[in-house]
Amino acid sequence: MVKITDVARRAGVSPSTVSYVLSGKRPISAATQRRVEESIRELGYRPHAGARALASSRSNVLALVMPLRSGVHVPVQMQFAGAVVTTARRHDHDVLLLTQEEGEDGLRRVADSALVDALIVMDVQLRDARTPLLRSLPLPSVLIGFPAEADGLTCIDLDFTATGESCVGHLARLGHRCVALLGSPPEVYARGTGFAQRTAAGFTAAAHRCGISSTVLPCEPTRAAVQETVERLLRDHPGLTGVVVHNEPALPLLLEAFQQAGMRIPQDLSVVAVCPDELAESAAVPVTSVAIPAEEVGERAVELLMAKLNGQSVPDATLLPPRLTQRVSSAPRGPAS
Amino acid sequence: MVKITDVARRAGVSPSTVSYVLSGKRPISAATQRRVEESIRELGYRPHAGARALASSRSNVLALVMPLRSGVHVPVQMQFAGAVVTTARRHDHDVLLLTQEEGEDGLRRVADSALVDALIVMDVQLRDARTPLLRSLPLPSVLIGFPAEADGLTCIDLDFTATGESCVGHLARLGHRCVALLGSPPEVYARGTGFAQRTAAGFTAAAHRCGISSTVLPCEPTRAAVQETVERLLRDHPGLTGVVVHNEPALPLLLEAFQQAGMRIPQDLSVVAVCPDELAESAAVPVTSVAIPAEEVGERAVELLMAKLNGQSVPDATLLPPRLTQRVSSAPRGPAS
DNA sequence: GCACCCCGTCGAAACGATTCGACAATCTCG
DNA sequence: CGAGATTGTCGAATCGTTTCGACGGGGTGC
Repeated sequence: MVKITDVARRAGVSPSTVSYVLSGKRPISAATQRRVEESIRELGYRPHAGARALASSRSNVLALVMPLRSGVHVPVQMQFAGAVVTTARRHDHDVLLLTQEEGEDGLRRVADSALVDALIVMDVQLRDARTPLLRSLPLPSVLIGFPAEADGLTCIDLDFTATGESCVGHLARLGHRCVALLGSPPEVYARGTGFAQRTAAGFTAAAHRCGISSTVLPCEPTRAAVQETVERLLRDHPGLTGVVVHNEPALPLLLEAFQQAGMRIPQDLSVVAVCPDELAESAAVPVTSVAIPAEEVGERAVELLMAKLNGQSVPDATLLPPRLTQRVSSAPRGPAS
Repeated sequence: MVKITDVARRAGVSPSTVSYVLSGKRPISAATQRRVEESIRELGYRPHAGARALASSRSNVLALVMPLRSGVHVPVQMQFAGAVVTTARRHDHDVLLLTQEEGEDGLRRVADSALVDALIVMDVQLRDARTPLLRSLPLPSVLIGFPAEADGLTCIDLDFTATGESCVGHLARLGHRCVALLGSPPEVYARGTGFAQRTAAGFTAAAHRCGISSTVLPCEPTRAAVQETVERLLRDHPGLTGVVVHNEPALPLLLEAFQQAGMRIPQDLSVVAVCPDELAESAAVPVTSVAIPAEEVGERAVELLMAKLNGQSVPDATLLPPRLTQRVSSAPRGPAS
């Protein structure tokens, strides 16, 4: 194995000089720099990660805590992970993969053993047992999603309030005057990943502001429940011409149910969804949608961490603006009615 | 930060003794052991990963190289990654995530810098540029999938030959006498991840052995191509009563096309697929299938690596037996004909 | 031409573990 | 009962970097 002293000898300098060339922490003359870099290349030198970590108390590794077993969001998670790794590499860091199951002990373990310099925690719940720990750890961290008590923590996510508003705005601009939000099943609102409430709040506020009538309905993603929800919705709101769906698994079922109830999309009913682009594109009728910007979240999360590692201060909350992609499922309200 | 000398002092022993208690590499009296362990607990001591890596030249980290951007197989990859992390932890190792894109340089980097002790490489191609490098690296590695030249490499995957055989066997036992394999598009056979050929070989050999007639057809996963393939197949093989589908994206299209051609499943035609269980279950007609045993592959891959790290010798090739799950798409051939 | 400062480099001391040889004390066996 | 093997522990060297203080030499200001 080739080490720093080998490089130093060959370049005719001391090991510390080589180190300074590598880190740039002290000025080095151009000539020396060139000689050192040449030696490094010729010898194929790579600093020993362990030694480096020991001496500098920096491992240049980030931990990424992922829910590795769950179901629906998998491709989005993958995109996110990809963005994290890629961005981390751009900042000369690597990524250590931890599972949700390792829980608090896992976090403490990698932190105490100085295996990583910082943490990214995905899939944060409203009442997340890890938040007190994260606050007390000496390592910087970034959470994906917002817990109930977010103070003292750095969090990032799609701005769900703005998302709800944006969907209503889109429908309003198309001339719709009576809209509904079909959300997650009741238990999600209760257990709470928080984003459900925020979408609903944005939705309702925007509808109010635009002076259009609105309803919010939770919805189980089963064929029977969907059927019933749709029937009730159409019965109670005969003037309904637009719906926003924030419920991935129910989306295809809903489309089907509406069509069976005689509503053509988009002629009779405009549909906007909050879901991954993939799903929106591959639906029976391609659906106008707002996607979770997984890549951007991943990238920004890493950049927040890097800033924190460099001692810069960063905003507590980062809310990414929603981007609505128009597809065929939403159209101006027909002249009739 | 609490270090080994702190533990040693509190337990009234030397640092080396603490180390030996932790590693078990030398006999320690029961009494001392207890005292040391107690001190460790009381102080919350965790060995510094970098220091440990430096002194022992073992990082206790595995690299997992994943294709993080691709499309279809995502949930399977995730399962696999989950199994790798979980199993690695059981062996007191962590997992570093690398993307495919980092390529050979990435492998060399983590190897040379002693960041990791071993490598797991997913998504290996028939002609994979990384195989020569893996052969020459001093680190042990395990490949998921088989390259063309596998000698000197440790590989693991589903036994696709046996899979082809198993599908035919299932159909034969149900009384079918004329079957077809609908495989991947031609370019996949050419570019080659290898498994396509092996499935076809197993399929054909088994059909021959059972004395039943068989065809193999590649198949593009587009609506038009599927339509045409199905028509041709039914025209050329009027006695056909069973098909094996080894083409994930085409599966739903094929089911639809067969039914539109007047073949009821399973009354007129039995279908067996090679695809993730998820997909098989959620098809219009739940499909009898053989799945990639992602979890088992991940677990076994890690265990192979651990064995290699311990200096044990392991088999070059590990082929996991297929497990066929019967669903409603396959049934005994009707009494007619 | 002298004091002073800055630039570029060096040497040596950490960093926190593991490991190897040595050694005392206890056992074993003839 | 003594030589030799065994058991349990210690001290010191080592792993490969980074970092800090020091220091020589060339520039600047007066």
